[in-house]
Amino acid sequence: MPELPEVEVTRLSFADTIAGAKVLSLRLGKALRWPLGCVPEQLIGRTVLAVRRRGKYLLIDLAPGLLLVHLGMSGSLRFARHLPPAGAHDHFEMVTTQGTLRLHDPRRFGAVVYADSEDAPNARKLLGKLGLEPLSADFDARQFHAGLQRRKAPIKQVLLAGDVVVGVGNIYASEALFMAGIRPTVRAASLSRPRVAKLHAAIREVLARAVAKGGSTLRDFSSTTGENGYFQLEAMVYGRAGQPCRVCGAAIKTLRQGQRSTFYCPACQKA
DNA sequence: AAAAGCCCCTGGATGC
DNA sequence: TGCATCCAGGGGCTTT
Repeated sequence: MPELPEVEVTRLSFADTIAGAKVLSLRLGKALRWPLGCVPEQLIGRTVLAVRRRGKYLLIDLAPGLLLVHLGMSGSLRFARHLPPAGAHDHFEMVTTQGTLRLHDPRRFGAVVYADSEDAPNARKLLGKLGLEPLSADFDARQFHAGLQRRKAPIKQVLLAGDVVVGVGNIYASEALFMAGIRPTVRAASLSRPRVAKLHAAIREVLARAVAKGGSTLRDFSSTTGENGYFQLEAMVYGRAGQPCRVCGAAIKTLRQGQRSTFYCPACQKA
């Protein structure tokens, strides 16, 4: 489910209300993608300093240490003073003096990992190869172009890989390529500088717009306060196979790239 | 080094 | 109603 916008909406929905809280207890359910990496009791009494984001990871700063949280495909967080009783798919819970943080994740592709610092080996392993942060000031078009120049794979798959630019998942890759007028199958390295500049702007625009709309709620995503997203209502191509392009009326097409569905307009994205 | 496949797991939609 | 099949927002790991 969650791409950068959903993770950022999640972050914004509890970063301020959890800051300053003290950890009272932790509870683990069924195994997530990776083990927590420490004895849960070890975290009791620590203070939550802040919640940051890197790509699709949430970084919950503790004093000391941090939790890396990934929502995988089906994860979502809740944070509230009082939550309903935990269900079968609630696999992580952290009770604090300011509320309870709970991870709901039916498919369990998500993870909560403790690291002593961002430089600890287990944190570096997850964060070390991540690409440029698209909504930050240092997402530079020249650097983006240089990164793409090294890649012969189709641009859609290079965007998804996350080592050139982070946070762009299956929905927003299709949407950004549509906005930039680029066919998802073109080799990344073959894109001219002006086209890369257009894609650079499109990625920023589509992600920022999606954050403003609360993300995309396709199935069950919501923020930690339970708010749904509405970006899916204005998707130009994602999930619209066979429907008319909102710009030119041509039928939206779909194809498989690396076991994932891609959507594009054959007329607006000619090459 | 980079690309392509394979998995991890559950549940909802679709088709027979 | 039951059962099989396919698909889903991700990404680390292994193999070419």
